[in-house]
Amino acid sequence: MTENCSCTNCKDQLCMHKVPIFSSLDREQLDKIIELIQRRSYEKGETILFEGDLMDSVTIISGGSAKAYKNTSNGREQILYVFSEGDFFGEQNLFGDETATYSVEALEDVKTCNLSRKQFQQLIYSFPHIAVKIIDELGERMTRLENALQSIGVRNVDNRIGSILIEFARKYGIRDGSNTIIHLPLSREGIANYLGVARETVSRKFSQMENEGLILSISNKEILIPDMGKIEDIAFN
Amino acid sequence: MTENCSCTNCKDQLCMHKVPIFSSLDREQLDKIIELIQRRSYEKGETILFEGDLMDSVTIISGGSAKAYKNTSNGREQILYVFSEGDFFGEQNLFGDETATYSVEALEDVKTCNLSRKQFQQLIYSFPHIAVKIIDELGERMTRLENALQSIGVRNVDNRIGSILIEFARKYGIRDGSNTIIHLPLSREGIANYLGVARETVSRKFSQMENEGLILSISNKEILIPDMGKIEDIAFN
DNA sequence: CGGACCATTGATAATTGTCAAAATTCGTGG
DNA sequence: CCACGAATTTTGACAATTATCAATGGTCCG
Repeated sequence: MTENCSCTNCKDQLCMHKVPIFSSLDREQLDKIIELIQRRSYEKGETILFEGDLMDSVTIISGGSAKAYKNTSNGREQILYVFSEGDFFGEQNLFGDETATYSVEALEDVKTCNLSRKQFQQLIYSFPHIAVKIIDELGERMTRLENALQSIGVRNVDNRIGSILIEFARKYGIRDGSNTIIHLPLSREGIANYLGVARETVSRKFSQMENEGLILSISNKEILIPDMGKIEDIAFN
Repeated sequence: MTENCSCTNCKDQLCMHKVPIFSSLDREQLDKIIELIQRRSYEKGETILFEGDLMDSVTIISGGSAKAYKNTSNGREQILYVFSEGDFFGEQNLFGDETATYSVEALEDVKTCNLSRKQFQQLIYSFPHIAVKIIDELGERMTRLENALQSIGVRNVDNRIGSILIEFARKYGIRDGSNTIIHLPLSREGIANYLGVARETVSRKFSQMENEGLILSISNKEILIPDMGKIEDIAFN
């Protein structure tokens, strides 16, 4: 890590390179963008964006992770995304002056790069490649949402737990021989709100899986999976 | 309707104008595109796209309606979208040679305009406005998906039934004084597969609502709603 | 070490799914 | 236009799953 170099350019470039949507740009083009970027940071638990707020910028996460969620009137939370380094949000409201359709809260300390909506729009018109990257990225995110919708809609809780473990293993897992150690980004309640079930149900399913030797709880936020294959069986029946 | 004019240009132009993503183009630009377009038609019940098939084109619906859905291994169907005139699909696989993530089936006779992926890509590079329109449209579709995910995740069946009635009223409803008549695009089973519940549950909820005077079933595919306000109360508690 | 927060477990209730049968609707052909 | 058969929908009885409520136990961090 060269995070130590504290000159503004270095820091911003780092940020830029973490973001797939800018990956097609060359040095010179990046320099132009770097000047426009505003950096912000948030503490764990802090709300980065409130559902309903007017959006004036696109936010790119350059460090840490955050959850995007919606609340119902009776206080129930549905988590839509777990964002981490390189993910962005605010693009949905790019061309109308609309309001945020979900809230975003830092799950750990978070650093962001912000571009005003206008600047982002100009960027797209200047560099069609960026538009293509965005369409690409949105397409991927839609596919993930579609899968999530199918999961919650027709698959049973065991399937869904299996799927979320696979997802987290991919994003946050460390392989160690045949073992996989996952640092969970969400609490049990968070997982429940991601899967659309009750907190207690997640606890029960985890306990059950631990009894069957499928997982091993190291701490509240860390689990060990001896055999991912068995988890895949559960996920897809 | 001027559908009677059968010259190719007229027909294709009609198609073009129904598609929001091309709305920013002028006559001359449209003419270029018209030459590239291939028209197809499908009968009710026919499958337009199979999940898993290799995608080679973007399909724009110029008439009729279709459902997009995913199947699980044990044969359960989750409907993701109900497409109608002006909607398009296939854009997700625009820049990798990926496969379709869902199937699409005609709910009535359907007419489509097709553009090969390559042509569509060139179009985007030639007219950045189209890219912007697509990002816009994808953003809207994502918002819809996010709402659907929240619905299935944390809202009860009554809420969801209310929401789907509001959605259908907006898209397929005809106002007649204080009454709203909705021509349902989906069967009961379809509605169930859209909401992530059992067919029988939808039947029961509809019956219950009919007893309470909230809806009036005219035929299997047509219902009358005396007071949309009451439906909104149910949808949002 | 203590207190706040988070997670687990048990008992019970509520909701929805499943299976089976009856009723209705739809479309076709006479 | 009516009648018939097929398809769809409705209803009932029951089972399964998960939510809810309440209490206990564990973990993390100053």
